[in-house]
Amino acid sequence: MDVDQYLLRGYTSSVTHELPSCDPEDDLRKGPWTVEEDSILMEYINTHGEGRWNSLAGNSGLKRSGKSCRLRWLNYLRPNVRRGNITLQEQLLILQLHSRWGNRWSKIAEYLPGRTDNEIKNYWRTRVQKQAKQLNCDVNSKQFQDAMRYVWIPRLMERIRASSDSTVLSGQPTETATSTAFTPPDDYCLTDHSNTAAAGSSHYWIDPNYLPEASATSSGSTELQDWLNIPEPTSTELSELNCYPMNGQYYSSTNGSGCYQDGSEIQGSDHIESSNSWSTPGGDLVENLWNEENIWFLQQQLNSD
DNA sequence: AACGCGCGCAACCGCACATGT
DNA sequence: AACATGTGCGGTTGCGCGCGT
Repeated sequence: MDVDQYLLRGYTSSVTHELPSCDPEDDLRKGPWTVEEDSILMEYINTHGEGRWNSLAGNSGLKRSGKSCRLRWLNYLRPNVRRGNITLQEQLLILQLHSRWGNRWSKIAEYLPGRTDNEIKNYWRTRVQKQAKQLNCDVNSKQFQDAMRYVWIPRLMERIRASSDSTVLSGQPTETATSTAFTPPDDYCLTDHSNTAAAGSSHYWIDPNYLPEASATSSGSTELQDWLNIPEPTSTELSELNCYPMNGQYYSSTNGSGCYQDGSEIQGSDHIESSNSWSTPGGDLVENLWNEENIWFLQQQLNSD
């Protein structure tokens, strides 16, 4: 084992004083892959195909475990792997599918072509769990699930819609508007809002759990809510969240009118402006979904339980 | 400029299950 | 049936980078 290989055995200098053992597995490299290793792996797979990872690792000349080779191929080198810039639609799908399947990342990844289970898992941990932590609640708690259902997902849909609108108006395709090339679960529905005044050519797949019941399409819901296809929460759900509907959003209140952290009253237009500010065309698609106002807004709901 | 800190992500680990002998 | 080997999955780790001080 040469010095470089030995140093690659561990990421910290604290291990460099250890003597190499006679275990054959200690001859295996660990840590980041080099360009040379990548090209060796790709060339081998192009010639021999993927699979039989242990024999691949041995025959290719790579001093890597079969597992490591498989992981590198699936998560990085495989054709059509997409990394970074999780689109709004993908974010929406991840939230919906996770609420259905939980931490079954590979299952969720099936419906996001080009995305690996590892990337989705990382997205969940770094973005979603962080928000739960900021709200001081467990990501699996009913409170957080409700927050996702009634606030996060509707606002995500609104952003997708706004993004589609800007596409129609400008004629410039955006990442969001064109990211329809995924295969939804069998029971997912393709929404078509092209006949509404606001939507233009807007399509996206949606979990039927977020579609209104046939009876829920009655006169009770707002136009925006109809468009968003968000089911009216039951009165029980609303009382649990201690919130009430207004302008297609749900507002928390203990006295009939919400207020900001400084005590000033929340106006409906405040939230509409806030919503619009999220949909600025050309904005960072992977920006934090929640601004401070949203965090505070949700904390009010959770604290009132 | 130097330092510390937090975040994102690539990679590793342990376990469970499938398949082969 | 029992064991060995291969594969896949979810959880965890820690490096590298950017940012604030």
